[in-house]
Amino acid sequence: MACFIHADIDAFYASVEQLDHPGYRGKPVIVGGLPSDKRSVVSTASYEARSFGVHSAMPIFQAYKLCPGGIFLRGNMGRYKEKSQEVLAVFSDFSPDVKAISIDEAFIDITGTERLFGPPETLAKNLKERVLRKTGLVVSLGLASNKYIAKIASGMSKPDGLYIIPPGGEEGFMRSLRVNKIWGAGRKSQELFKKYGLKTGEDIYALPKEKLTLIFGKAFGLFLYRAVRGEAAAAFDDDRGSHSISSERTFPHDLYDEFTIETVLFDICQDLMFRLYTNNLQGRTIFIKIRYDDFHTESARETYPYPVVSMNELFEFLRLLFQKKYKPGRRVRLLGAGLSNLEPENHSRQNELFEMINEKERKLEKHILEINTKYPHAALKRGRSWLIDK
DNA sequence: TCTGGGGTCCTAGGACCC
DNA sequence: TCTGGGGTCCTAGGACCC
Repeated sequence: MACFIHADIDAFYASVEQLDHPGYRGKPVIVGGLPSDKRSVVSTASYEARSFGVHSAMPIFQAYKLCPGGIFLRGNMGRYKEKSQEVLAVFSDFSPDVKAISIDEAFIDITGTERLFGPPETLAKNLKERVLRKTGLVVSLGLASNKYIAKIASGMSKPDGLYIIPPGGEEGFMRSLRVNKIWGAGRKSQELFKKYGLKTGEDIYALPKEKLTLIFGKAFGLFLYRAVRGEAAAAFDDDRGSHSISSERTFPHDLYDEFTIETVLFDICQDLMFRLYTNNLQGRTIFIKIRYDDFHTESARETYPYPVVSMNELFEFLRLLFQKKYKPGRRVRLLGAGLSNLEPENHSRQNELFEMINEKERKLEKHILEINTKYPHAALKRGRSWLIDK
């Protein structure tokens, strides 16, 4: 019988800060931005902060109103990644099959580890204990025969939770579940649950497949139909590589000057190209995203027969796309761009001469991007002319 | 003073081909 | 003369996740 653990670090970013700064312990810590950062939102709130009503995705100004005495921090991703690795390393002591699904969550396949580590419950308790001892962090665990249910289970008794669905109990668990606990059903779906008077898994169970797909759409309707029957959702099962990369900026104040906006676009381009290079990827589809001051958001994309080959090209293509989409004079609060249709580098079918010229350009760019990334204040970053004028 | 950033997947409609 | 059906690729927008 398969057995999976879903592990979730409690209030991850805030917990790391409290670990690193003893003075923060026992106090409301809010990671995401300073009170003066007008357009930031909360990434993580410590449980002390949550008792004031502060939660993830809440605008910082609102969190500040609820909890003016809180410790507000912008956060330190590098440090969080480091701690994440430490925790994953402990997971690996218990199973060779550990899959991180985000910086603070992982699935651990403990199928067939009974002889080594004892029954699942014993393993789980030992794992929690060892994570705490070795990293100082608290994890909540869910155990079940499939990943989807383990994922829901880990959220059932947070913080410091351990929730086990015994084999055979999957359907019963899902049918008794309140709909707000269904993973994959967000705000819009919750509205639909309410509209149709669906309060628990049992209510969904009672509906025929056709009715569900009518209400929720084909894919999600079918997903729900299977989920409440305790069947494993395919959502976590495939090993999906990277399909797209993107970068976006929300400005402290709306922008409407095209040159200024395009300078930001250039900066985003450097970001994207650097990440493409360091991961040895190429992309055939480029896209931009514009959010106006009224929050109305538009996007545009374009697919080319060959991958974008250089920073120069990427910027020119993105700029054209931007000019095609942008309504001059309108105030822009966010600009984003990215690439999809990604593939490993050098899979393009260009002729050799072109490839050679290209290689030179790419090498130069790689160096420049490296310098700009290592030393963000270096002179190279100041002007965007070094590429445009070439 | 509203509403981050980095992703994935789904839908609906259009173009195009056989 | 009043128009099929399937497959694939593409675009724009939206839901959802952490």
